[in-house]
Amino acid sequence: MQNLLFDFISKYVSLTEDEKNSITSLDIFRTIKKGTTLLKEGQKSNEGYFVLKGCIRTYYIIDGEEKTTAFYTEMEGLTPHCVINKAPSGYYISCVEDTILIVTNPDMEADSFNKFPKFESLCRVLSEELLAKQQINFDEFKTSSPEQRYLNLLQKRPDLIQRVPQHQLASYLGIKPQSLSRLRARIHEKSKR
Amino acid sequence: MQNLLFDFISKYVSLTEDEKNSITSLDIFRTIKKGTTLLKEGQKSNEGYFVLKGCIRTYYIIDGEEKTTAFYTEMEGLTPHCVINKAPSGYYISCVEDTILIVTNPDMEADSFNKFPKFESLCRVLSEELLAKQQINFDEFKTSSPEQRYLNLLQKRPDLIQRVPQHQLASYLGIKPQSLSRLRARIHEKSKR
DNA sequence: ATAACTCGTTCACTTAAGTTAAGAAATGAG
DNA sequence: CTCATTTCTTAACTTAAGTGAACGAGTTAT
Repeated sequence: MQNLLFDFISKYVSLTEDEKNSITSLDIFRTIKKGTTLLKEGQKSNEGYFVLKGCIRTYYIIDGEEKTTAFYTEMEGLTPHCVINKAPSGYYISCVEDTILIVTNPDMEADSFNKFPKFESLCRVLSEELLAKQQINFDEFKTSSPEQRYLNLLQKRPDLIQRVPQHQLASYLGIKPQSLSRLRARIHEKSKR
Repeated sequence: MQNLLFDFISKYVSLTEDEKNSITSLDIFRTIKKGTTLLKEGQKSNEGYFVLKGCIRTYYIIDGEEKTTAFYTEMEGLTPHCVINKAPSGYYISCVEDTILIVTNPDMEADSFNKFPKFESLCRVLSEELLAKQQINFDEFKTSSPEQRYLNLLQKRPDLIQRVPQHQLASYLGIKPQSLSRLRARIHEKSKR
């Protein structure tokens, strides 16, 4: 199971056996059942998550409605805002599927950054990369219509459309479930003609 | 001038005189005239930017139309996507006002990370913080209407509405300039009643 | 087996954004 | 200062998303 992780890391830096053992000994792998809530609005937490297998989502509840804003699947991770700024969380995190996670916390990170400065380098590179990718994502969202965003998603993360309920996808696309239904019907209609 | 920078950095780590001198000696401060283009679509570049004073923006040209997707003002920085993934840029960067910038490049960064590991720590913390903030921003964008987004901007970055042309603000809000005009008129109408 | 719920779709209607065009106001160049 | 250009606003019309309601299919609980 940790091989998934080491394969991923090896794209960025090479690890010694010592370093690998150090990671394994941390005992940070968790298996979580579909539907489990990892974090609730208003809670404080110190946990960061990295998905090895499965899918988790972040969502808000606004006027009684769930608004899903992000999905994290294989080899994607998040450190919730509430961990960074030590304030109550503004959103929920829960498992879309049965999921295998790495769960981290800042103290643990600090320790391993101390022991292996290479880890901190890795984390810097990863988060800078993620930041740039995230910005492009946001740019695409801003510069396109809901229909274009849906077609774009179909290209870039076709798996999501299969593994995630429509109404969660809708808010992820910034629209209502009814609009997503209609938009899909519209696209289907076009492709027939 | 560098005091602006050192004040900012001191919120995160304390620097020795040695470290400060090392930064100053890099000669990375640049003064740029309003309207200057720093990066064009299709170009490759190694430059990262950090704004000490003034304002820069990123924009795309899609179907002949400028789409502004981000503004960076005092104490904000960006490393363009093209620097991270060594590919031609998808967007332009230019100065909205006369601007004082710090211009960096990866080699320089690597050198100073070597000399002062503290810098790499600082950069990791900053980019993780930025990533979380950026995510919240995106979440707010997705979960609100253009009108709400405008009102939100009015709260959070009122300066932008003053210092930036309307049509650039419009695409930043994900709408057309005409829609922004209308939306503003609508809000003004409401507040009168 | 049935009732209660959730989920996706459809419909009619409302509201707001996109589009096209025109003109006023502000800015910049010669 | 004047002309040209850019920027902002307004208006009429089109298109698509929001809203509220209803329905059937699938799921869960009793």
